[in-house]
This record gives sequence, structure tokens and C-alpha cells, in this order.
Amino acid sequence: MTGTTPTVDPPTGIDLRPFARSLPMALLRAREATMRRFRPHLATHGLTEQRWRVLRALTGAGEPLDVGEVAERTFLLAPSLSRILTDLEELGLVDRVADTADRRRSLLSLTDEGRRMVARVAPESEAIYGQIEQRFGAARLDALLAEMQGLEDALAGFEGEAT
Amino acid sequence: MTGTTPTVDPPTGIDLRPFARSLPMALLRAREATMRRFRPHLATHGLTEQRWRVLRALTGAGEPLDVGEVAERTFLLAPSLSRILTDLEELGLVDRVADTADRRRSLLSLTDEGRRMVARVAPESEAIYGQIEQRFGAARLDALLAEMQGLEDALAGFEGEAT
DNA sequence: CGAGATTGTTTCACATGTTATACATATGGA
DNA sequence: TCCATATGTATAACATGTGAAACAATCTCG
Repeated sequence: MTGTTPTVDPPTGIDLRPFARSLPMALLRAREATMRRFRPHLATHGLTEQRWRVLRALTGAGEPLDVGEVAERTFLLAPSLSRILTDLEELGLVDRVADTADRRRSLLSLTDEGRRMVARVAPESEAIYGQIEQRFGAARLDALLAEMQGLEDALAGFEGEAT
Repeated sequence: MTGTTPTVDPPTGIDLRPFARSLPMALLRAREATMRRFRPHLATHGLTEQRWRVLRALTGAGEPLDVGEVAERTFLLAPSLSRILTDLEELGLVDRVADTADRRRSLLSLTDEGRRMVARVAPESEAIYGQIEQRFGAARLDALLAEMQGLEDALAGFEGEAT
């Protein structure tokens, strides 16, 4: 390190926060450090992170969900989810039927094979999570999760303030 | 909500952490909540988040950087960075010259136009960051950044423990 | 009832993420 | 010198992120 200056001062004279103090970068790095633990495990089952999120959402629901509901729970954007559902259907893990009440909707549920996949993947996935929890500290992790929720809350809805 | 059960207990009998307690999901949501503030601003200048990261890295460096150095600082993978550099070169914002000492490397620097772009974008970008800091609390934000660094540290290097 | 607005989902177009591989240049010995 | 290996970067191939637009079914209100 070169000193205690909190911001860089490049030749252009532009005052710009260094990456080390950038919240988006910090969140990105932390997430990558975490996901690096899970990806290889999921890959051995032919699953991507996002496909796994969809399977998880349907597992936790206990009843068929429409696409919008799954999008919210998995935090996937509609175009991504649409493609992923096509794949999961072809893999025989997810079943999609039209909603009789509102034919714009399709209702999603796990197939038996989908449930077996979840049953195979979940234990090791939870074990990896347990390792992370142990390494970082369970209470500390809870506090971190709470603070991130606090950040979301703080940032929710101050759209047009800089006008 | 249905109760105080910390984990879902779906019909399959699979014990799986709900999304609300998932660290990867929390990091994803927090990052998205943050980036949602910056993306429209960057878009008005024709910049994506990643292109902006490259410009920032070169601004802060003060000297030409090779591609690997930029990849590390921006946390971009080599294939993504390679494509982005092609774009930034075509936009006239970044200059790439072969390293005479080691011709495998190319050295990257901002063009004058690149510096002008940074000078245009940086002030509002910092202003948005300031709003976030104010909303969430500066000290609280520092603490959150420190904890995420702690998470990275805790997760660094325990690759083959679950064998 | 019927045209217009709304909603759920998909498609398009382009940028990036991710892994594996190719390519060129460097480097370290036999 | 020459080969084997290592290193820096780029390409390939596929999956996802992102914003905009298309599409079909539904709703609303005159």
C-alpha cells in the first residue's frame, strides 16, 4: 500500500473511490468466494447454479407455482427463467401445465425425477453450507445476512431523488 | 409466512435451507439492489458496469497495465475482458500496445477521450455512492465491507476438505 | 359486447459469465 | 540449439444477464 489516502488521485485529477472501498465490487467478490464452493458440486450433477435455484424453489413450495412466482423466489429475470425452464423440462426434472383458470399462466412442479435429483444434491449442498458457517461463524453469518437485508431495506425506493 | 420453522420441510422430506437464509442469494440481492442505482446512470453514457470497471482500473493505475493485471483488479474473467477490451478500443476509450519486453503481453491505457469519459461519469457515480452511504450509514457500510472481507478471508483456501 | 389497457410469458438482440481449448511467445534445461 | 513446459492472451461453445419488444389471454369500462 502507498499510504492512508482514502481515494486515488490519478493524473487526471479525478476523485474516484478505489475498488477496495466499492460496495458492488465487495459484494461481487464475496459472492464469488462463496459460489466457488458450490459450483463444482452442482456441476457433478449436471446442474448450474440457476437451475438448482429453480429446483429449490419448487421443492420448498409444496404446490405448483406459476412462472412469475418462481422468478421472484429465485431472483431470476423472466428471459433467463424462460430458457432455464425449457431446459429443465427437456431434462425431465420439471413439469409445466397450463393453468385452467388463467390460460396465460403455466404452473410448474417437480417431476419424480426432479425430486430424486433434489434428494441427491441437497445433502452435500447443505454440508458445504455448514462448512462455510463453521469457518466464518454461525452467529457472525446471521449478523451479516441481517445487515445485507438492512442494506436492501435502506436502498428500497429512493428512485428519483437525484433529479 | 407459515411459522417459525427455520427450514422448509417439503413433501419429499428433504431438509433444505430456504432462500432467505442462503448466503449466495443474499449477496445476489444486495448487489442487485445496489447496482440498480448505478446502471441507469452508466447507461446514459453508453457504458456497462463492466466497461466502467475497466476504465476505473486504468484511471487508478496511473501507468499502463497488462491484461492480467486489469483482470485481477476488475474481477473480470479473461474471456469477458478480452471482448470488453475490443469494444473499448473500438469506442476509442482505451489504447492497447504490445509490450516490447514480452510480446505476449499488451499494455493498456486510457486515451484522452477515455479520460474525458471518466471525468464526465465519475462525479455522479460518486454522488450516487454518497447517497447510498448516507442512507445506510457510513460507519455501518464500513463495517459491512469489513465483514465481507472477513468472509473472503475465511473462505480462502479450504478446497479439498470434503473429500 | 368490444376496443383499449393490463398482465403473464416468451422472444430478440446484445453483453457477460464460465469452462475448456487454442495460440503465440518465453523460459529452462538436455 | 532445440524441445518440453510454462505463461499471457484470445477463441469457442454454451448458459445467463439485461432491456426492449412481441404475443396471447384477461380485464375494464363505455
